[in-house]
Amino acid sequence: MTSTDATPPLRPTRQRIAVAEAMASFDDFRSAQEIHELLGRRGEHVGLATVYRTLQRLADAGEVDMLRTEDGEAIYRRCSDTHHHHLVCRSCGRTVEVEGPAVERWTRAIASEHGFTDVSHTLEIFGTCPSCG
Amino acid sequence: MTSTDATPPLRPTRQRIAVAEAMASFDDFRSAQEIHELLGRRGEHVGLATVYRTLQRLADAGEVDMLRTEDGEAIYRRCSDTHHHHLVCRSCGRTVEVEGPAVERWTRAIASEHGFTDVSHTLEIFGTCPSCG
DNA sequence: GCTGATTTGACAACGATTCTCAATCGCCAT
DNA sequence: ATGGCGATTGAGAATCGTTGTCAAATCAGC
Repeated sequence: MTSTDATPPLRPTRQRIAVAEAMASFDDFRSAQEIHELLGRRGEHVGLATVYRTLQRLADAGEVDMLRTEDGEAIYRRCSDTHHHHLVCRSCGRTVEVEGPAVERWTRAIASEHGFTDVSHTLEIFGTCPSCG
Repeated sequence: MTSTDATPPLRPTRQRIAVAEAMASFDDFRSAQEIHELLGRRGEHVGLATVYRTLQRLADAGEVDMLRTEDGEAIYRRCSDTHHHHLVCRSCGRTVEVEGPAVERWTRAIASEHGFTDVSHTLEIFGTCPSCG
């Protein structure tokens, strides 16, 4: 393995920058389509397919979180680089990042207890936030 | 609201029974399409739309678990009636039901700490099982 | 400026899921 | 049993998010 290029050269194009900036501009989860629209409204036209491609790259690179709504739609959000989970308001979509070392430990323990390796997990908490309650 | 009927009468039709039996016949997660196919092969023809409708009912009734694969497809599995989570093998799909009272407590605590009510959560653990490792 | 690899965008293609709506079916009172 | 009637079904069309296609545009380096 001289330099296992799983990562081909990445170019900072106008489109990629636009998407990255858009992601930086809000705090909650948005779908690819919403981001595409947002960019359009801002005058930064970026093709829908490109938005999808870019978001995937960002997600792979761990720069954004991607999760699925109940009905299977992918939604994205910029995130801090530490591992964490989300507390999401069912009605207004407001999200809070939460951490739980105990949960991390627990999942690892359970997994190895069953002989599973290379473990990862997803955890989302849903509820009604104070202002929507 | 004389008797807030959120649950209209449910009829035990041939189709619903067939789907329920199919669900009882295996242990791992299957997609609606797979179940539809399975029934077809068994000679029990049930329309695809009906399979979808029935699985949704079952999921709403808490008789089956529904979760989403990484790519957004819905998959279903019969489940015990106690609240639990799944440890899923990324390569062969084998699943193990796990329980974690600590996690339940933790999510409830975190949520109320932020003023969220009516809380629920999803938690899945993915990994490579012993036989696939 | 030229060249080759990367990236883009418009649009077609896809696949899962839902909708439509007429034909059937199950339940229940007669 | 029988008839009425709302629940249910099925076949196919319609949605909708997402991915594929491929020629044109763009970029890095020479």
